[in-house]
Amino acid sequence: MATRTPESEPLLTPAEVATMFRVDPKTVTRWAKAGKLSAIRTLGGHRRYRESEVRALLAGIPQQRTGD
Amino acid sequence: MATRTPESEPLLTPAEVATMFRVDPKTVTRWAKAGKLSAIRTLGGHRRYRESEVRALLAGIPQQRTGD
DNA sequence: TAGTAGTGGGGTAATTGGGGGT
DNA sequence: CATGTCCCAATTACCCCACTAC
Repeated sequence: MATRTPESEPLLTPAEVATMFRVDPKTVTRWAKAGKLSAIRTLGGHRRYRESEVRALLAGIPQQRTGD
Repeated sequence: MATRTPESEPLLTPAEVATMFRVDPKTVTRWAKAGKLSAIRTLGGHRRYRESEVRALLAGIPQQRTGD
């Protein structure tokens, strides 16, 4: 709790996703560029990722490559 | 900084597991291929291994042999 | 408003995957 | 059958600096 708690659509930061996949945050950014991850861009240009999609990817469930 | 803790299992890189077992990373890969180790694939195709499972194997705890 | 941490972008070295041979 | 080493191609990790997020 602290910081923010989006009730509608839980989004993860690049560092969050990177920790879950045991990779570098830059690698997660690369996945978004490659269209392997659906990325939501902030007004400043930073990316946010859907927790549901990340979890599905971790579970090995292939999804639609909506792209960046 | 968000004190966020996504419920994800700690993962190890092939090099990590190889060092723990004193074997070549290629050998760890073969273990994963043989189904002796649960491997989680990154979006790039690289494998990540569950730390809990690796530690269990190192402790000499036999895995569930499905069949046989 | 200021300050700290995180992120984006580009570029380069190290690791990993796959097949084949010992 | 299991492990270590060779090849090459792809992916990932760490370096810089400038900007965003909180």
